[in-house]
Amino acid sequence: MSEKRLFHSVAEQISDLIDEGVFPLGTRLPGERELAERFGVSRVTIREAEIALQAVGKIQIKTGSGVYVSEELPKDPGQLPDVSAFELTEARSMIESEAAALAAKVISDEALDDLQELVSQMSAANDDAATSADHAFHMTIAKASGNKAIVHTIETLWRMREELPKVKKTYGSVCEEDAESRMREHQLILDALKAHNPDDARNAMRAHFFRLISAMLDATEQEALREVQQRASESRERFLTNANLG
Amino acid sequence: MSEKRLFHSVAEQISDLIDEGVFPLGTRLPGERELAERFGVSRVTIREAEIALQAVGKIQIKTGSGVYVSEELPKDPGQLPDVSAFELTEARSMIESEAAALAAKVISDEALDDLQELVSQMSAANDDAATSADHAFHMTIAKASGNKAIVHTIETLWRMREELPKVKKTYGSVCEEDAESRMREHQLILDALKAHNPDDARNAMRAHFFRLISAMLDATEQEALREVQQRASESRERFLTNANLG
DNA sequence: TTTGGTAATTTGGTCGACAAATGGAGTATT
DNA sequence: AATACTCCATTTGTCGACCAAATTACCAAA
Repeated sequence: MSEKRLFHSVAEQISDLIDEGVFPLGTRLPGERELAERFGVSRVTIREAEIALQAVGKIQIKTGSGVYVSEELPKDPGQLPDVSAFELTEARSMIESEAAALAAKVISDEALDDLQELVSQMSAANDDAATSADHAFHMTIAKASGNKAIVHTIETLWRMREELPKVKKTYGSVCEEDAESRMREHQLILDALKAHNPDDARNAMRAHFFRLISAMLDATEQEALREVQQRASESRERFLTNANLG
Repeated sequence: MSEKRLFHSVAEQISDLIDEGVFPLGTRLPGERELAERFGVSRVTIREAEIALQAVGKIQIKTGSGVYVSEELPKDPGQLPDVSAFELTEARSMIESEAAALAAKVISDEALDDLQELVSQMSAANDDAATSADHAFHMTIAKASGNKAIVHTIETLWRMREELPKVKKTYGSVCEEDAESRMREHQLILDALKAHNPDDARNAMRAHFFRLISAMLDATEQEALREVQQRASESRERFLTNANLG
């Protein structure tokens, strides 16, 4: 547990003191010499720790004045929030349905061909390959919307699906057994896109997520069920009605 | 242009050398003493620069062995894409309208009071304060949706509005002259939320962005107009129809 | 050929000193 | 009395020298 570098240990201790409120936000913390004496290290080490802390945005160093605790703790921009699989799917249903409607109007023939190929790949026995094709399918539609803000948003939502352990687990338990229905739904979405029909595309996408949430609500393991038990009643009603066909 | 801290300058130079390929990826770069001599600074400064570079993930320091250039350059997940103000507003219209519809069903009285207070603040002469209230207004609605994925998404979209120079400029040129209409639109949104009417809330939010896009299309300066001229015809038709009332 | 230890190299840390910048106290001026 | 200026104590910034710890390479002995 011991940090290899001394300043790492010092930086962690200072960071803890800030979190504990010993060094309140916005205040000036003791000078290098006092901190050096308190931690039993040299001034250089203190400054190295402060540099590392500043790189994270936790403190601000003002030459000749002192170092100050940042007002608001840095909300790491790349940090993903702790969302549940249900929240994520609700958001995806909202956003990707509209993205599909947008894409239906302007999607190119090349993109349509790519999507058809991806739907074929989803029937592959390999589960990873199917998930990969799923990812590519949704991202292709997002790109076809022609809106980079939407693309970035859907990319971030997909990162939540893949990088948040709980969400990944929930999705994994649902997807594996519904391979054929998933492929059929994607084909329906693709058909609507081929027809350049925005409303059909939106509804097909909503239906896709509707089934996904239904499957999640049914298939989620006991502990996950208990975890959302207090929210289950209103959640079920709410998510289903929201994701349902217009 | 000179960095306040010496190690900042050194870190930037080293970073540039890495990007230029002088220090190829994965290789070990010269020792502290040699770098110190080459840049004309002390070893401490070199170490501080390396610590800062390591905090960004660009290099890796191995005690007793040397410092090595990281294999793959870190793809900053918090990096914002280069979106236009029109794309951003289209995405916001899509997402925030649905968020408002969600919020209308479950928003609390406390949140409604906060929103009313924020609408009042928008009439303040101070333009910064009005923008700040605008931000708080939209984020309060996002939070009222009860979906952390949606909150995160709208937060990110707002970051684009404030951190992308072009977008910030376009928004700034539109907002300043439409203070009263902006306040009126926000009041309409709030009224729909108070009535707990999802459809009205969605339509009021869409109308808000509809006017915003209209104002942007009209008020954008000559050069910006020329910049999007080739896309203007289809853009105008497309954005207006998409953002228009259902 | 393998193994073990030793030496050279490199980073890690400390100390003392001095330079530069900041902020406030004190003073002079109006 | 209010204001502007100067001076100085405090704090961070940088440096060089010295020693410690870790890694690596080399070389000799079994």
